[in-house]
Amino acid sequence: MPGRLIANLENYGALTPADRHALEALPARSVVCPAGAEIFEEGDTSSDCRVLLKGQAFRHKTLADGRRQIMSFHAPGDVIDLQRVFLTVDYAATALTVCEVALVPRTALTAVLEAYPQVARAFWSLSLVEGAIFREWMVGMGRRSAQARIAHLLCEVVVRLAAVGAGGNDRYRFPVTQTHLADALGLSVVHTNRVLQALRRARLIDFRGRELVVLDWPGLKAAGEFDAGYLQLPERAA
Amino acid sequence: MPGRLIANLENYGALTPADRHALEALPARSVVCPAGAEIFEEGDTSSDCRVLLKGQAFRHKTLADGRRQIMSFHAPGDVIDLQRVFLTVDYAATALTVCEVALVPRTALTAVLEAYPQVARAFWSLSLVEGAIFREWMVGMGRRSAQARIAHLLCEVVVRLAAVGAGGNDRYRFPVTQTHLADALGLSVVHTNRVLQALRRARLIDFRGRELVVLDWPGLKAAGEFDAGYLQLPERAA
DNA sequence: CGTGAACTTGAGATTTCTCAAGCGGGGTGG
DNA sequence: CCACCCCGCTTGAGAAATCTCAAGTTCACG
Repeated sequence: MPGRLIANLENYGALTPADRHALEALPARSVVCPAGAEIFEEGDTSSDCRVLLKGQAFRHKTLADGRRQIMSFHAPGDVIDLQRVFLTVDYAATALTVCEVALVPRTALTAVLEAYPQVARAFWSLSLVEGAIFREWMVGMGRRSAQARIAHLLCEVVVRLAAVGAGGNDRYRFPVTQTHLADALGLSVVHTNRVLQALRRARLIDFRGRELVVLDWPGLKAAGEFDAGYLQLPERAA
Repeated sequence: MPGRLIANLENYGALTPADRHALEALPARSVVCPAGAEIFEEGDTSSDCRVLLKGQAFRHKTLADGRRQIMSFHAPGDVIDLQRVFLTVDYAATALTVCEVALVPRTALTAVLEAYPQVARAFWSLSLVEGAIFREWMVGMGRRSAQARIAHLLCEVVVRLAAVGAGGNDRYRFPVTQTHLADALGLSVVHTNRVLQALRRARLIDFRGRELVVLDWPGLKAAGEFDAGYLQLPERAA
């Protein structure tokens, strides 16, 4: 179990060498998932938890008529089905890029969680922060304009990618289509496209291909009414 | 620390008598909060976790210009600031009715969590289910019509109130105004009002005063595309 | 009996959606 | 090596859902 997850966990509480060792000793089978493929589907009952080692992915639910809601984007070091530690998942996950995913048996994980309270605390904090992110998305979808919503999401992505070192210098690899953004924000693709153009014209961002370039960080934050507090990350500016 | 919380926890994993005893022995100061008053505000840094003993409450965030997003409604037995176990809260909580709230010092709680793994598991499951509910609300706000959203919320409320025995026989005490509903669903009060009327005219519900009456449960579920699975409650029909 | 909060109604304004079509680049088969 | 095709992006334009503003109504409560 590699460094990215451990670094991620350490954002929410110091770990001792013993804690770290226990994590590194976790049995894990590594699997590669091609870009665009489902990592697991909505009805999945696997008993392994999945940690994203390399690549980017997202979680989503699909309604009967095909409408889709994306609920999170993930970077290396993220556990994409924390819920599986104790419950069953109610969502699917799909790879945005080629992904390397570690499968950790639930039993091995719970054993470590019981023996190492600081590790349990860190994992639990992970799921609490996930909840905080969901709440912030709810505020966006419920009460913010399309423009503020998009700007806010881009801010969040930037901060999170920066935190795992997947970008920097105002350039971030974020290989989503406008359809993905629309499905994450509860908008139509057409409208997403037009708002994105507005943000480009306002010289806040440039977002073509698979790369997001931040042209005016303060401006983008203001447009999205963004305050990174809810991410509970240690101060790292951005 | 009373039965409602314990019953709530036991939905997500059996507890031993020792577990229960440890919970009952938790030190807690009980506080009464008048209807309409804030239980805690957004910037609150208290180190006590709050368990709702009696009454109903909700959590919310408020934007700079006063727009409000409600993120959950709570019944007796709910922990309304689980996040506080390890982090700081990013939301406020307000009482809908007179509420009795237990304040449990974080340190006492974490001590129990470390000593009783099943208790930790149950609390953690509580926060995972909270996340599942948030995701379902996101689906609603992002991809469902106003009518489906309202119907879905009412279904959820009914199931959760039934689970804590706060109602039954298709009548549930749910003392919110249409403004509360609007703020929970990301709608305007006017539109909420009209859709509610449509649901009444369709003979799915009756919702006047502080009481929700379900006239046609299958119809309401269908209108809200509701499937209680995400609540992870033990089968109890409804 | 007065008052205020909550609910209701009407009507025009906006945002956002849907449908429909054209454009452009990269990948692929001939 | 090139033409074709598909996916993703873009544009236009009318339609729908939802919002805002503004009043009026009702009802519980003092």
